Amino acid sequence: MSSTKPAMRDALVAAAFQLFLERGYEQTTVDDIVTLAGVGRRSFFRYFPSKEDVVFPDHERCLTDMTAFLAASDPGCDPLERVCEAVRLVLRMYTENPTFSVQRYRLTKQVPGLRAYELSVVWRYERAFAEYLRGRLKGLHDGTLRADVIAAAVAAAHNNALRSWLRSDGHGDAEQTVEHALGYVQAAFGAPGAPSADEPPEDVVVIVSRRGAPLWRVVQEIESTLERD
Amino acid sequence: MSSTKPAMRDALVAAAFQLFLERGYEQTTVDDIVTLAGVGRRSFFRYFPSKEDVVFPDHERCLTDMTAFLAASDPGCDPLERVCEAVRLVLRMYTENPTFSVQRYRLTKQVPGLRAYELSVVWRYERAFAEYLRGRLKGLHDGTLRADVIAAAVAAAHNNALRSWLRSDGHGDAEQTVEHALGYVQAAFGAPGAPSADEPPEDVVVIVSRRGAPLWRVVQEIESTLERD
DNA sequence: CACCCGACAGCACTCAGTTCCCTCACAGGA
DNA sequence: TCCTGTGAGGGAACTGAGTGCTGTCGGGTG
Repeated sequence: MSSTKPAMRDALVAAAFQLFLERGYEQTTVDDIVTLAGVGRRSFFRYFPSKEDVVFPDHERCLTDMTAFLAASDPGCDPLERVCEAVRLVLRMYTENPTFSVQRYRLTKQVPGLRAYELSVVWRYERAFAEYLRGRLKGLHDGTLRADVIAAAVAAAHNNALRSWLRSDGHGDAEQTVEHALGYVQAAFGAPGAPSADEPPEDVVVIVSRRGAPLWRVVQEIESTLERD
Repeated sequence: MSSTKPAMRDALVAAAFQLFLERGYEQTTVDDIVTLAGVGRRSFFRYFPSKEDVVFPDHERCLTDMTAFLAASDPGCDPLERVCEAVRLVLRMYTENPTFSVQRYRLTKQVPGLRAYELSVVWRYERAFAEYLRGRLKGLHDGTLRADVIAAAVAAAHNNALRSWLRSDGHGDAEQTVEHALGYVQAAFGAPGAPSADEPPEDVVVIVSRRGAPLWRVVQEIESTLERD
């Protein structure tokens, strides 16, 4: 559709990263980039609204893809599982270009301005999760609270796994690491939005006996009980 | 100690907010602020490293207070509860000046640059939580993952409650709202770092029977079982 | 052919943030 | 009293990001 010929855009990204890597982000001016790319200064800002945007050239597309993915969800599906699927979409963007992702990771790690920019990007993903969950959990007790907390937890799990993969320079199994992290979140928050009318409650019997034990002990015990399956 | 006479600093904050409120953040230049405050331009940047910092004049102090609070924790306490205590500290900073907090909320809501700045501030709080939890959960299975996810969940719960209080223009009970939100998080994540050797496991008996039911149904049932107490 | 339109170059401008240097007040010490 | 150090503030000049505007070229369409 709109991906006809962004040749100039790619050239700008390449020139920018070449300079960022060899002399640092803050030591590189936009004029440096455009002279290396052989284009006019004004053209840079046609393709990237700010100098920071050239570091994250694919996030805008990924964000729209992800919101579209969530909007196209089957209304009967498990909402938490659906959000986890969306996270896997984001992960794929990183794993498609391991070297590029690792280079960018090293840059953002040491430039505070880029870290702030990355935060705002992650926040937009998280908001997309939360908006979707709010729609699915509407009407439930504490629906928006649950949506916000679960969205934050999913994003945090993804970031934790992603960062450990990036620290390994793109070696290691990113998919498996993220899967494990998501598993932890899914264990913590059951599937709070699924309709309960479909399955009769007789399918599940829970007996909990606590004699003065604090709540965290009960939860710990339930965890280990469930892990036996 | 260091809070001797920041008279000029306060004057700058007052002048800045007066202009921000009457003509907007982006329509106000730093020169406008310093001429209204009757000081030199250079003095502004002596007190605030950037124009955005004048909008959040107390966060830096609050952040150091909070990290000190966490560092001074009793090593035997429940780590999740301790982080919740730290969150209450942050909340207090907002509730101490309701009108100021509400004005700032309205500003940050409509200025993208300020939203990004606020994100980086919230992120630093979240990192403080996560660092503390990482220390407490060290050695446990998935310690850092749990720490990151729980920190994100606590921050999200706090933000959810805080925002709903701010939207009510400072009416409504902020403490109670946050308490409720934190209760949800504490229910979701037991107390994963507490030593289990102190209490004999006989205090808790858990029996879960599931006949083909999906995991989220089991968790739902456990939730309602525990809520009966 | 005239016309338009989209991509690009380039210039000039605003404003945030920094560097450097100046003034002034105030302290202490000979 | 004079000298001097010091620290807070004032202010000019500079860098660099981002914007607005104008001009230009090429390629379609009537």
